Parts: sequence; C-alpha cells; structure tokens
Amino acid sequence: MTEQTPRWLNPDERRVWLRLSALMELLPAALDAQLQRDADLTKTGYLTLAMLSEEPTRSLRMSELGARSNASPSRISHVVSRLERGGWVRREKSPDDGRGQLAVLTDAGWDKVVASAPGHVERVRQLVLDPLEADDLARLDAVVVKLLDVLDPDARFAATALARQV
Amino acid sequence: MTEQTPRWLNPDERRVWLRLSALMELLPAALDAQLQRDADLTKTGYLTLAMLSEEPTRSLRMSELGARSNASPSRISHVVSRLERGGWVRREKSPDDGRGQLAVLTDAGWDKVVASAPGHVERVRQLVLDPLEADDLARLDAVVVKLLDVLDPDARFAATALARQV
DNA sequence: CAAAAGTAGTTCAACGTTGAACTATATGGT
DNA sequence: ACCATATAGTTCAACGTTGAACTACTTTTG
Repeated sequence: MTEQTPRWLNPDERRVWLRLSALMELLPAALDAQLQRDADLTKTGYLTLAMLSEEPTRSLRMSELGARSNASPSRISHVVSRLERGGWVRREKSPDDGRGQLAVLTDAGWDKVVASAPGHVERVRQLVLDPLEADDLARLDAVVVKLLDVLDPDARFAATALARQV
Repeated sequence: MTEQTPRWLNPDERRVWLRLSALMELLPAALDAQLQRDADLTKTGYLTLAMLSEEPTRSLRMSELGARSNASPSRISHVVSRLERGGWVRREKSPDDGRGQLAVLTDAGWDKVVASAPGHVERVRQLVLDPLEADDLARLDAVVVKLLDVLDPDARFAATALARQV
C-alpha cells in the first residue's frame, strides 16, 4: 500500500530542499550573467554552439541538438534562430529526412565558441569545480545521475543517456 | 602563482558538468510545470506564499521576502504584484521604515498555500527526496552548502545564511 | 497503395525575468 | 542642520521561454 496522505517535509529534508532550490536559482543565474556580459550569449545558446563545435561535421539535427542542449523543440528552434541572426549558425535541409533540419556551425560561430569558452569554463571552475574536492565531485555526480534517471526516464536528453552508459 | 591560462575540462569534469547542467534545466522545469498546471503558480510565486505562511505575522519585508525566495528586488516586486492581482497577497507600508513595504498574506493566500503545498511537496519527494538514500541526501546537502558559499559569499539569500548556521 | 498515425520542426501569443533607470526615504559625517 | 551617500522598492523596455496549434513529411497498417 502506498502512502496516500501527503508526507510533509521534516526539518532535514526541508533544509536540503531549500538549499537546493537556492542553488538551482543562483547557479544558472550566475552563469547566464557571465555569458551575457562577456559573450552576449545565453547558457543554452552557448551550449548549443559548444555541442555543434564538438561534432566532426560541425552540424546536428535540430532534435539531437535540443537533446544535447537540454532544450525542448520549441526552445531549440528559437535558440537556433537567434544564433542564426548573429551569424554563428545556419540551417540546412536534412538530406536523409525531408522533415529534418540541420543546424550548421559557421566559421564565425566556431570563432565565437573558441573566444567565449575559456571565460565560461573559468567561471564554471570558480563556481563549481574548484570549491569541491574530488570526493565531493564523485558524490555529486552519483546523486545527479539518480535524479536525472527519474526526471528523464526515457533518456530524451543526452546527459541522461550519458549517465546510463558510463 | 595562480594558473593563468584557462584550464580545460577533463573528461570526468566535463561529464559531471554536463549532467549538472541538465539537472539545473530539467528539475526546475519539472517543478514549474507541476505548479503551473495544478496551482497556476511559478516556483518563486509558490515559495513566496510559503515563506509568508511560515511567519507568525504572515508578512515580510520585500527585501527579506526576496532573500528567502531567491529573488532579486526587481523580481520579487513583480512576483508580489502578480500575487496581489490574484488576491493572495497585499502590500502594506512598513511602519518602521518609510521606504519599506510589507507583503502580507491574505486569507485567500493562506488557503492557496494550504491547497497547493501537498501536491508540490509530493512532486519534490518523487523527483528528489525519494530517489535518494539518506546518505545521498546528506552528501548532496554538504556539496550544496559549499557551492552556495561561493555563489553567495555575503549570504544575501536566506538559504546561504541557513547553510552557515546549521 | 491509400489512409491513419507518428515524427520533425516552426510559429504564435502570453508570460516571467532581466538590468538599468528612477523615486523616495534614511543614515552618516562635518 | 545639511549634504552626500546608501538603502528600499518600483517601473520600463527588451528579451527568452512556454505550451498549443500548425505544416510538412514519413512510417505503419490494413
């Protein structure tokens, strides 16, 4: 029999939850602020460029790009449009599938990633990697894997699939 | 001497970081979706009502409310305006400080929290508390405390101050 | 091979957030 | 007391995201 009446949070749970809520608000905001200021890019915009830059072909289907950038179809479409306006990305029809679109990183887009990556990576180090011991990092990773497993049971997002392979 | 050239992420770091990025995208989105659907509230809107409901006076200064809801002054002002429009909160002049405003939870607002809390708490359990062992939770907490310490060194937000007391 | 169902991606309007500029009040130094 | 500075909160316009509705193409099924 599952417990039907909602179980309230005990003080320990409440504390963890409030802290985690704060983290989920503050960490993305801090990273967005850095990228906005230094590169005029959103976190998702940056990640999108980064993901494209790691492909041998420097291109990816919209849906795959969304999966890697943690973005819904609607969102990735907007993000790519914005990047396209900036000249960092262009769209191409997919050769295999008439419905499909390819997002292709332009040369300017490549330069953009190269230019903005160091500053962003440095900020990620400052805020996340450096404050944690190797142990902490491993534990955090294990916890995050468990949470992603529940959040994204069908592994629609690349990070969840990654979690299951490794 | 600090390392000046930007240090790139090694594969382990990259993996943790990509997973954490996905978590920071997916978890807030999942909770926002639940609150939006079931209570027509944002995560911050809910948290704002919840924080007020825990005060003996059912009221809080705008700035303190922002600190507890992880919201900037601008944001908390908008959030309270929206809640005010819904009739869940009203504004009062602060008696002590002519610049100050008090956000006061109305009776309807109280009922609103009471009505929406169980569903939200249940979702938090499903997505965060239940998938983790007690050990995991303690480790996660320790890590989050360290990260908040860096993100919010002056403890402007209540969760960071909480992290330092306990 | 036709009809139905599914998949890929885009567009729309509504909404919430952002950072900057601004108003009003309070505090500290001389 | 006075002026400069700091603090509290709001408003504005610009922007990014959301979910629903929609178009176009593809796959499945009978």
